[in-house]
Amino acid sequence: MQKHNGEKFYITTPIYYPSGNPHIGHCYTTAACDSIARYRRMQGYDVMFLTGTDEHGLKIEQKAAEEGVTPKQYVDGIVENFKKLWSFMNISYDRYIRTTDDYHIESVQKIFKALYDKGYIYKGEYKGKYCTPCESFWTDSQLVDGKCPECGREVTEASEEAYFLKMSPFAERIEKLLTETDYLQPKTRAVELVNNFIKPGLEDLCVSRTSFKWGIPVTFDTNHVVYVWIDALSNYITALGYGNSRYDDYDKFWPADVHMVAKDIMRFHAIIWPAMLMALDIPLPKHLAVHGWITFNGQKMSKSLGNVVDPFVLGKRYGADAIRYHIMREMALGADSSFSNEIMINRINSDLANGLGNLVSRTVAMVDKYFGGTLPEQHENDAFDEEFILQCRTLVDKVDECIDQIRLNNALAEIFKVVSRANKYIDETLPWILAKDESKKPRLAAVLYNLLEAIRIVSTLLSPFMPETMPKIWEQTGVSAEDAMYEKTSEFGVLPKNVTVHKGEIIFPRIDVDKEIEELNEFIGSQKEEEKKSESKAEGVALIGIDDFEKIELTVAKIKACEPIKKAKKLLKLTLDDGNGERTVASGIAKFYKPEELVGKSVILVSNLKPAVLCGVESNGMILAADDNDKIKVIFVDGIEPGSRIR
RNA sequence: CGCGGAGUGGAGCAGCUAGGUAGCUCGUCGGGCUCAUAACCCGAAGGUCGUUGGUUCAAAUCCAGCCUCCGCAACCA
Repeated sequence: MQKHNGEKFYITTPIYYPSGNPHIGHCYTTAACDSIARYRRMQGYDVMFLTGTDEHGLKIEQKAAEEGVTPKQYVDGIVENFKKLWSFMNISYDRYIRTTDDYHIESVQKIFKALYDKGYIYKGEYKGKYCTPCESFWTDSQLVDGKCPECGREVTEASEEAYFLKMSPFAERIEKLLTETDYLQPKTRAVELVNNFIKPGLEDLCVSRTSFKWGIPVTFDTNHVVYVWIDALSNYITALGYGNSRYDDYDKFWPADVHMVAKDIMRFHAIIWPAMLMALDIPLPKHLAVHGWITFNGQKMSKSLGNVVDPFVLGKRYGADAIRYHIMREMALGADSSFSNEIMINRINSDLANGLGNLVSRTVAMVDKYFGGTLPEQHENDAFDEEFILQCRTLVDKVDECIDQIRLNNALAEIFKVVSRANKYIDETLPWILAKDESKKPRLAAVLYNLLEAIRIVSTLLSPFMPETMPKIWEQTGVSAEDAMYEKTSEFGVLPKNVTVHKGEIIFPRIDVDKEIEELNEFIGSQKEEEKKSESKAEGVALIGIDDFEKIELTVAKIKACEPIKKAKKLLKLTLDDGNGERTVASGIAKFYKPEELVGKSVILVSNLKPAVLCGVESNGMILAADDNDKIKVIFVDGIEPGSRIR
C-alpha cells in the first residue's frame, strides 16, 4: 500500500474511428483504461484520462455522403453514441478529444509547420507510376513486370505532390526503444516490428493528401490536407494544450504514462508516434500497452459474421459492471481473449454471483439473523484468524503490483482468491454452530466482523473495476465512505465493532445459462437479419438495367488443371478450357478446395473481366462462387459444354 | 527457405528467461454442511506437457529437425 498524493498519471485510449457505432472491442480498451485510471485516483494520483474520436479521412467522407449528410453531421451522430456508451459503462474520462475540435486543428497545423520548418517534412513527389484507369499510384516495388498490379496495363510516369515525414533519422533510436526499453508491453512483439519494418529500412511517411478534402488543411499549401498520422496521433499532446491555448496542462501531464492500444494499431504507436515525437524533440511516452482482440468462439469478431455483441444489450441484461468484470478478467496483455456468451455468463455466475455476491449475502444474513443486524461490542478473537487476516491485509500490495504491470486479469484473480478464502473461512469457523451456544456469541461476533472486514477490503479494491456495484455492497455491509478508502485496505479492524448491516437486494443475480444463451442467440439472429435487410435496401438502390447485365459475359469453362500458388495462402491457379482455348484464372478458394478435386469440373466464368496479376500470376477472368464468409462454394455446372453462354 | 507467435488432463490457461514431485479456473464424479443466490467447503478421476532425435544423472522447461494452428507483410478478380 503506497499513497501517491499529487503525483501525476496520464493514460489514454486510442481515439476511435467513428465510421460505425462502438462495439465491445472499444469497450475492452476503454474499460481497462478506466479501471486503471480509477485505481490510480484511489491511490492519490492526479489523473488525466483521455479518450476521443479520430474524425477525419476519406472513409468518413464517403459514409457521410452515403447518408446524405455532411461529414461533421455524420460524426456528431456517432460521437453521441460513443459518449452514451461510455456513460452507460461508467467511463470516467477526464477529457474527450475530437479531432474536429478547433484547438486540435490549430495545434496540428502548427505541428505540421514546425516539422516542415525543421526539415523533417518535405514536399515530395509521390513518385511514380500512375495507372489512369485504376486511378492509383504504385511504387516500383509494387509493379509487376513494370505494369499495374491491378489491371496489368501500362502505367505512366506521373507524380502527385505530397508531403513526407522523414523516418530514417529515427530508425536506430526506435529500434533501441523497442528492444532495449520497456516501452512496448508485451515486449515479445518488438522482434516482429523490427524485422518487418525497421530492418528493411524505414520508408518516409506520406503525411498529406490531395485526393480528399475532409481533413485539416495544411496552412502553407491549401491543396493538401493532413493525412491521418499527424492528425490522429498528436491528439495525445494537443488534448493537453500542446500548440493551443485551450488547455494548459501539457507540462504537468506529458509524457504519458500509458497509451493503451489494440494490436492492430500497435505499429503506428510503436514506430510512427515515437518518430514524430523525436522529430518534435518531445519526450517519449513511458509505456505502450498492447492487448489482443476479443475473439468470438475463436473467430475474429466481425459484423458480417453476425457475432458482434452489442455492449448495450449485454449491459442491460447483466449490468455494466458484470461486462466490465468479464472483459478485464479475460484480458491478458498481448494475447487475444475469447469471448462467448457462455464463457461470460459462466464467469459472472461463478465469480460474481456464487463467489462475491453470495459471500456478501450470507454474511449479512448471519449478522441479521444472529444479532438483529448489529454486532455486539464484545468480540472474542482467536489465533486461528491470523492467517486469514494477514491474507486480507497483504492483498493490496499484490494488486498494486499487478496494476503497475497493467495485468488487470491478474489483479482480479488475486482479489478473488481472497473472496474464496473468505467463503472457506465460514466453513472453517462454523458460525451456525456457534450461534446455538449463547456463550459463544462473542466468538461469533468476531467471525462475522472478520468477514465484513474482508468484504470491505475486497470491495474497496474492486471498486475501480466495478464502480457501480461496490457501493451497493458497502451499503449492505455497513461500510461508510470513509472506511472504503484505499489507505485503509492494509488495515484490519477499521469498521466499528458494533457495525450495523442492511440486508438488501441480491448484488449479482445468478443467470440461467441455457435460457440466456437461447435468448441471446435469438437476439443476435434477429439483429443479423435486420442488418441484412438494411444492407440489401441500401444496395437495392443501385438497380441495373438488362443492358448493364449484358456487359458481363458469363460462360461455362472446364477446369483442365489446378495448382496452388506459392506465396499465396488463399489462391489457386486454375487452367480453364473456355471453349476457345485455355486461359489462366486465379481464385481465392484455396482454403475450401483441394486442387485435385476441382480438375474436370465445369464452372461459371466471367470471361470478359479485365486481366489482373495476383501474386505473380496473371488472372484472366474469375469464376463464380457463393460466399457467406464462413465458407465458399464454387458453382458447378457439370455436363455443359465449355463456351456455353450463361444468362 | 518472407517475419513472428502458439501447440500442457473435456474446455480455457499458468509453468518454460535461472532444467529435478505437472499447477490454476470451469466442467465431471463422490462426500460434507445448511448461514447463503440449487450457493459454500472437502475429496477423486482425468495429461507419456504436438512429434522425432540430441545434450544431461535428470527436460514441459535447453538444442536441432518435422507436423499442425494463428497473426503480420504482398494476395481473397
